[in-house]
Order: sequence, then structure tokens, then C-alpha cells
Amino acid sequence: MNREPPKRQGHVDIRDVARAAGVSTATVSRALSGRGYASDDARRKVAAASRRLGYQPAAPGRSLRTTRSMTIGLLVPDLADPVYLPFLRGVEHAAQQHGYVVVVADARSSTTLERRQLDRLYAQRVDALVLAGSPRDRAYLRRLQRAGLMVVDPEGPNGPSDIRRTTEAHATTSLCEHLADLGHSRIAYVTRGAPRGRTAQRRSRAVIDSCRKVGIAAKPVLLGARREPDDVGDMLAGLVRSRKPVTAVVCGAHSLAPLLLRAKSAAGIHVPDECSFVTYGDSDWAAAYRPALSVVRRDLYARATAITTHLIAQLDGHDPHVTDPDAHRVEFVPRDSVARARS
Amino acid sequence: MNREPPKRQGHVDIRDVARAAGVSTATVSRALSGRGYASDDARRKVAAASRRLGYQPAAPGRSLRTTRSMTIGLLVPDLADPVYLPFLRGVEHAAQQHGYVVVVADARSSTTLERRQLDRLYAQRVDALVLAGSPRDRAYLRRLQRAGLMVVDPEGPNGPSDIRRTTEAHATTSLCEHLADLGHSRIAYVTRGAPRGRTAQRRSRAVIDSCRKVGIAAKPVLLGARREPDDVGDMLAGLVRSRKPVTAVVCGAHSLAPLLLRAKSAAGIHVPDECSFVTYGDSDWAAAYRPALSVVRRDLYARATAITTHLIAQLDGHDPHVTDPDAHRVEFVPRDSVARARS
DNA sequence: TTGTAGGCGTTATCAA
DNA sequence: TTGATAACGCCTACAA
Repeated sequence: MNREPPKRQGHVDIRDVARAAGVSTATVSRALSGRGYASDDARRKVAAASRRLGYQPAAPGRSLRTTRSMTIGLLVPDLADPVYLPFLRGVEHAAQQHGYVVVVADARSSTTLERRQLDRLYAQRVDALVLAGSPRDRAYLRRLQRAGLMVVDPEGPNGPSDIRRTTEAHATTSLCEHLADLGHSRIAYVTRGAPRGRTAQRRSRAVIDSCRKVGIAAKPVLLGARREPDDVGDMLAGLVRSRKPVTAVVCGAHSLAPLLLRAKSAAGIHVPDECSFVTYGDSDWAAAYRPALSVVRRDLYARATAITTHLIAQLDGHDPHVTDPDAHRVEFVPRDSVARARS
Repeated sequence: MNREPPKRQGHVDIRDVARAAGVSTATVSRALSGRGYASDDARRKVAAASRRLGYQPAAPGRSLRTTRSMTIGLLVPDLADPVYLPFLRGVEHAAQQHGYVVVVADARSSTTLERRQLDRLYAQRVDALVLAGSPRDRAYLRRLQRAGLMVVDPEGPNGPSDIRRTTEAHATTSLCEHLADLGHSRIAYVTRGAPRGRTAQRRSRAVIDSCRKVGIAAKPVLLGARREPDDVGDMLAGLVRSRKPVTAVVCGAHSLAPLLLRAKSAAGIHVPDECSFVTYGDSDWAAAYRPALSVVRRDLYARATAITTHLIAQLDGHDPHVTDPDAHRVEFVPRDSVARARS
């Protein structure tokens, strides 16, 4: 009658515990989960047997029965970009604290792969999907959402983005005022390509707007195919040494900063004497660089834990604790890479 | 008879597809999985219905039946350390390519948490557990291993570590010879604390041994509680400006480099004139730093993909393709932060 | 070539 | 307070 049992894999199951404890599987389940009645005697016997056998309830069986996988999916636009690491870490820590486990999926900057990854996460029946950045195919995502996938988009309208939006705009304003105070009137805002995600678009707009407000001309610069320090350096030199020279460079992404810095070295541009430098995103390296880099930083880790904790409260039916407002603070940190503009 | 169906969650299941396609669930399963017979007609109808309904087989159900979760666990000693990112990425990519999904668990440098995480991964019934670094509690791990958890330890005796071991030792030798050639006879090897993991221990020993071989005195320096650039700077200054001065600093971990560099700036130590600098681990920032940092680098990403691909071949019963030897190459990359020792 | 049916490990209902 | 039992969604041996 046992039709092809896919071979006993040596895992201790609830029946083994039940047998060892001299009770039924139902009692084991109740005793261990804490839900339902169980006499102290039963509890003790079950706990002992369970520990002795090293029993760990199999998640697949449990999930099947409860329709909860105790799993959170995390879709990362591109794991090659280290900015997502603090976010991943934050999600993992919050999940860990509440008994959840995190499944990471890297979209590798590909729409096709993103869709494939979304399908897989959906197939895993993750209890929720957290987006580490803007998805490439919103329509596809919405379809899965309608199919029952719970999605948390920190940048989206349902996220706590209002706070973030205002604070990043605020920090950008500080940055621009700082530059204006130091006499800068023409700057370059450098990005790899046209801004894709919401964050990037808002950031770009914030820079443009803030600059206009303080009377700075902000020139958007797209790196495009230029990936070599020499190429980029030539371009920067053109900007910095033109008749209407740019006196500061704002780097739109932390991961872009090393390239830009190498480019400056290659072109022999001195920071900050010849040109000031600011980048979005902070790190130990940015602080260790000489001159120390001025940055606009936000605490992505705190942000991720806050979002995830909130999410889990929802999943578990608890009261969502008030989100830590500090989690969304964005600030401009002036350091040595910004100086008075040459006149 | 339906005793508490945990509420229909709106997920399309195999029966929905069967009904829509006018066939049985068995046929749906066969048609979609490709295993077993199914007429072309049936295949078409099933495919159509499946696509139309957006059917994705639920992993928990499938896992329960097949005892394969199509899931790989990744235990990271500490996600705060960016060195693990390329490794994570490599595992994820290899997994992705073969239909697996990755569950990350961060041990946060805590033995207690590590155990908790291991339990969770085991409970998830991951098909295999990959270690991104040395585990803190080997005994605990072994217990789970005996309980049926498949563990891949890249540093362990069953891993492809022989190659790695020899090549990292080789690169370390190159480094030391390079230093000796430039007239260095006293160097400091800086680590946060006493080496814990196997990698760290072997590295430490390799540095000591290689130095001895080429006639360099290698002084092990443990940072301990010193975390502030000023404190560390004082210590470095003491070393560099003593009567028997150290003329080069070898940094034992990439994540330690920014602190050391800030310390040098704080102490006014000029690199490389007054003191040369080398670090283990490469990054864009190391190359962008001025002077560009000499490093010992290895391709952790390639390493991770190779290991994972091999693992999956094993899991899937394929022939393990020959491991790409380049995946384990470790090399010394001299750049500008190393110069002739002052005499 | 297809359908029927049993069971993977777990939990929740219901009867005892 | 406990135990027998029926599902959860899926896959596959077997019968048709």
C-alpha cells in the first residue's frame, strides 16, 4: 500500500517523537506549538523526547497545512550593487527576530530574470515579498499580487515613503545650499544612465529642483557606455576645464563613486581645489578616502528593519508598532571633498 | 467533512488547472513536469489552461511529496562584512540557473544565533547548506549533518580547498617576496583579533611563514578594542616611528582597511613613503584609493558559483562538470601603496 | 494514454 | 486533556 515512498530520508518526524514520548502526534503538536491543551506531564515528556531526538518540525509539511511558510521573499534589483547589502541585512535581521526566514532573489538588472525570480518566489509561497528597489516590470508584479502574493514596496505609495521622500528632498536641499554658500554656480550630476527606479528619478529631480532654487546650474551627465577611468576622466576634464567650468560633481549612486574618483585621478583633477565632490550613499571607504568624501546618507539598514518589522506585525496579526522615525532619516554629511569654488 | 480548510487563499491549484483543461490532476502534473506520458493534445490544453490561470505549483506541496525543497541554505557568519556579498551573489546565481532558490541566514557573529539559524535552515529542509565562512559551532553543525542535513564547507576537508589553500599561500609568498625585494625587513600583520576561522588562521600562518622564508620579521598586531582612527593611529605611529620601525602594514581583512587608512591619515603617516600598505581582499574602492592599494585578491564570486554548480550537479544526479580552475585563483596585485622601504 | 488513489508531515477539528 | 482523523497541494505507481 505504500506506493513509492520516496525513501525515508532519515529525518525525525512527529511520529517518532510521539512514539518516544508515548503520546499521539496531536499531543506532540499541541505541546510543542503551545496551542491547544496539553498537561504538564505531556509537555515534559514531549519536550524531552523532542530534544533527545533533535526534532525540528518540517517546514514544508507545516506550510502545507497552515498556508504560512514563515518565509519572506526579497527581490534585489542587482546584487552586484553593494547598496542593497544593508537593506538585505535589515530585512534578514527583522525576519530572524520573529522566526521568519529570508529567500533572496537577484534580478541581475534583467527584466526577464526578474520575472523568473518573481515566479519562483511566488511558487515558494513566501508570506510576503519585499522589494529592495524598484521592480522593472510592475505589471507582472501586479499580476502576482492579484494572484495572492503580498508585496511590500518601500518606494511605492503604500510604503512609508512620504517620510523618506521629504527627508531625502530635504537633505538634497541642504547639499545644494551648502554648495551655493561656497560659491558654486555650475555643477554636474552624474549617473550611469537615465534614472530608472523611483528613487533614482526622485533623486534626480530633487537635485535639479534644489539647484534651481539656490541659483545653481545643474548639468545632468550620463555615463552611458563609458566605463573606463580614462574615458570618464576625459569627459570630466572637459566639464571642469571648459570656459564655463563645472566646480562640483555630485555622484548619483554610491557604487559609481570609485569610478568617478579614478577618473579624476586619471585626469589629474584635484579634489576639492579644482572641483568639489559629493556622492549619494555613505560607507567606511567614503570616510576613509582622502579627502574624506561629503555624502548624502541614509540608514538603509534601519529602514529595512522598520519596514520588515511592520510587515511581520501585519502577517502575525499583531499591532504594528510605531515605526521608528529615525529609520527614515536622510542627511547631508559635509566632509573634506567639498570646498569653496575657485573663482 | 471539510474540517477547517484554512480558508481558500485564492491560489490557483492543480485541480483548477485540471478542471479548466478538462483532464485529471495527474495529467496536469505529467504534462507540466514533462515526466510520464501525455498526449500532445493534453499537453496543449494543460499548457493553455496553466498559462491562462497563472498556475505556479506550490513549493510546499511539491516538497512534501518529493522530499526536495529546491532550496539551498546559505549561512553567513556576519552579513555586516561585505566580503560575503560576492559569495552570496555567486551562490544565488548558480542556484538561480538551476531552478533553486537561496535562503540566507545571518549568524551575526554570534554562536547562539548561528545555532538558531542552523535549526531554521534545517527545519526548512534545505536541500543543502553552504557555508560562506567558518562556522562557530562545528559540533552543532555535525549533529544536524548526522540528522540528514547536507553541508558544503568550502573551507573544510571535503571542499575544493586544496587548490585554494595552495594558491592563497602562493599569493602570500609573492607578496612577501615583493616586499623583501623592496627592502622591507619589518612589517606588521594587522587583524581585528586572534584569527578565528580556518581561512583567517591559514592566512595568518602563511604570512608568518612566508615572511620568515624571505627574512622579514612579521609582527602580528591585534586591534582588539581599538576601533577609533585616533587610537589605531597612535598605535601605528608607535610601530612606524619606533627605533626598529615597521616599514609596511599588511591588513588581514578587507573590511579592516578603511579603519587602518583613516588611522594612518590621523597619525600623519604617509603611504607609501613612510610606510607601505597591502590588504587582503580587493574592491573598486581599493583601486580608487590614492595611492591605489596593493592587494591579495581572489574571486569569491567565481568560487561560489563553481562550488554551488558542483553541489547542484550532485543534488540533481548529473555529472559534476569539472570545476573551473580559475575560480580558485588567488593573486597578489601590486599597486601604488607599496614602495621601497626607507633605509 | 489517462484517471484513481494514496501518502509525504503537519495541524486542527471533533469525539471521547 | 487526549487521540483518531481528515485535509493542505502535489506526484506517481498502478489500474484501466
